[in-house]
This record gives sequence, structure tokens and C-alpha cells, in this order.
Amino acid sequence: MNIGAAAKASGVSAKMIRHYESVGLLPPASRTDAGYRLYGEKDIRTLQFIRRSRDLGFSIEEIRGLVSLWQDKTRPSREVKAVARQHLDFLDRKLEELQSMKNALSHLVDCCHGDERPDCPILDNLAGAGNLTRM
Amino acid sequence: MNIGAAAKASGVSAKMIRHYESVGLLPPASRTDAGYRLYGEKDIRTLQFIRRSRDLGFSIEEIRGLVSLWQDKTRPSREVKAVARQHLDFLDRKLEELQSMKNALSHLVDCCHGDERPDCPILDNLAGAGNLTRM
DNA sequence: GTTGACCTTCCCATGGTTGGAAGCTTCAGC
DNA sequence: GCTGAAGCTTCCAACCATGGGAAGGTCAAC
Repeated sequence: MNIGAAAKASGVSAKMIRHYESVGLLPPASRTDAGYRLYGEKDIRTLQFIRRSRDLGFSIEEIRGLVSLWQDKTRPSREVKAVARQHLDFLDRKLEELQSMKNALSHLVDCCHGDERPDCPILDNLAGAGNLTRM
Repeated sequence: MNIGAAAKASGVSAKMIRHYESVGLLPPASRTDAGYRLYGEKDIRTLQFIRRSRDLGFSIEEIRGLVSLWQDKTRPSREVKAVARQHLDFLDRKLEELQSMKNALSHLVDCCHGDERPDCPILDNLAGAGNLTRM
């Protein structure tokens, strides 16, 4: 299985497969005589693991830890849960941040009549929160 | 007003003030004979405008547009509102993405007993969503 | 005149991903 | 056996916003 086929099978782009190998998230793939990377079933499973972890927003470093826990058949699930909880906290913080941006901005958008006239509460607010539409 | 004082007054770091100038978001500051950048009231107001825009998550390019609308006293508020709405859509998409990550992950965390035993629904799910706890 | 706080420019790093360029290999069709 | 397309290789650079640090100049106060 060449890198292109592995990319299709795993849902990870060839570019990213090479990148993950370069940062040591994947062990170096075996090669053909011509230098082409070769992948087997097990590699595909690892790549899918990585992709699903990325889909949940885990960072490369977190995934590094998850993969090693995954491969350690004697890991305590406590450790996995701790990594997941920590990431959950991160997601919560990000969500809160975005949500407050959204709240502030959608309030401003609601206040702006959005026609041909130049006066605009959005710009007023950005120019100096003190003047108008203080949230 | 040197760059340090401008940074304090505006809440934008000196590093970022220089960066904004280098990418043309700010006009080049005037300089002392020694080459120190000088800032006045108007510059501070622009910097605060930029900072507040960043706080709402606008990108540099979007801010470039907002600043130019701000300075154009004849702009139609329609245009400002369009920029804001577009960013609001962006925030919504990001929020949805994070929220679905959070939902999936918190479900997995709930399923994991998190003790000394090695079996772990979180890893099982990452290893192959087909097996267990399909969302 | 020295010390310490400030300023300057320049380069590098982050994180995850993507893009391109230049060159080699493989394979199918003829 | 030749040709062309597609796929592979490595390397380098970009995105966005931010920060760190080095090497050196400047300004104030003591």
C-alpha cells in the first residue's frame, strides 16, 4: 500500500502522513527499493486513530500520549480519562470565549440598521465601548 | 508617546503595534530623531479600535476593512453590517464544530470508568468508531 | 558616567495544514 | 521499447497572531 492508498483508506492526507512521520507521531514507514513508503493494515488503523483524535480536537502532543496509551495494553483507563477531561476543559474554555464573542457581536448586528446611512453602532462600539450600546 | 506608552494606553503589545505597522494595518508612525516611534491620541484610538475588533475575533484582513469603513465618514452601515454578519457566520460554524467535539468527547468521558482497569471506551472509540459507543 | 529602562531591527518559534517546485518511479497504452 | 500521466520523493515556504530573544542605540536620573 503506497502513501496515496493509505491516505484514502485512513482519511489522512498524504501530506499529513509524511508530516506525522516527521514529527515522530508515526514510526518511519518501511520503503520499497525505490524509496516509496509502504503501509499495512496496522498502519491504517493507527492513522484512523489519529484522524479520529484530530476530529475531537486533540493536539498532536495529546495524540502522541493517546497513541501510546492505546498501545499499552496495561494502561489504567484513569489515565486516558484524565487526558480526555483535560481536553474537555480546553474545549469548554474555547466555547465560552467564542460564545461571548458571538453574544457581543450579534447584539451589535441587531442594533445596526444596515442601510445606506453612515451611522453605525458596530463601528461606534469598536471605536470606543464607552459611548454607545455598552453591553 | 513612545511605543511602550502607546501599548499601555491601547492594550495592544508593542510587538503587535510594530507588526500591524509592518503589514500596513497602521500607517507608519512618525519618528524621533533617534528613530523612536511616536504616537498621538488619534493613533491610540485606532489601536483601541483594532484591539476591540480582535477581541471580537475579527481577522487582520477583516479589521483592515473595518478600519477603512470607520475612517470613511460616508460609508453605508449596510457594508459594516455585512462584514459583521459574515464574521458572525464564521463564529457560528466554529461554535458548532467545537460543540460537536464537546458532545462526542463528554459522552465518551462519561462512559469511561476511569480506574485502574485497562479497558476504556474512549480508546475503543478512537480505535474504531464502529465497535462501541457509536454516537 | 554609569545604571537601568526603554527603544530599534532582525530572526526564530509556535500549531496544523497546505501549497509548490524539481526530480525520480511506476504503470498503462501504443 | 517509448511516451505520457500519475504517483512518489524531498525541501522550502506560507498561513495567522503572537511572543521570545539577541545585539545594539537612546534617554533619563542619580
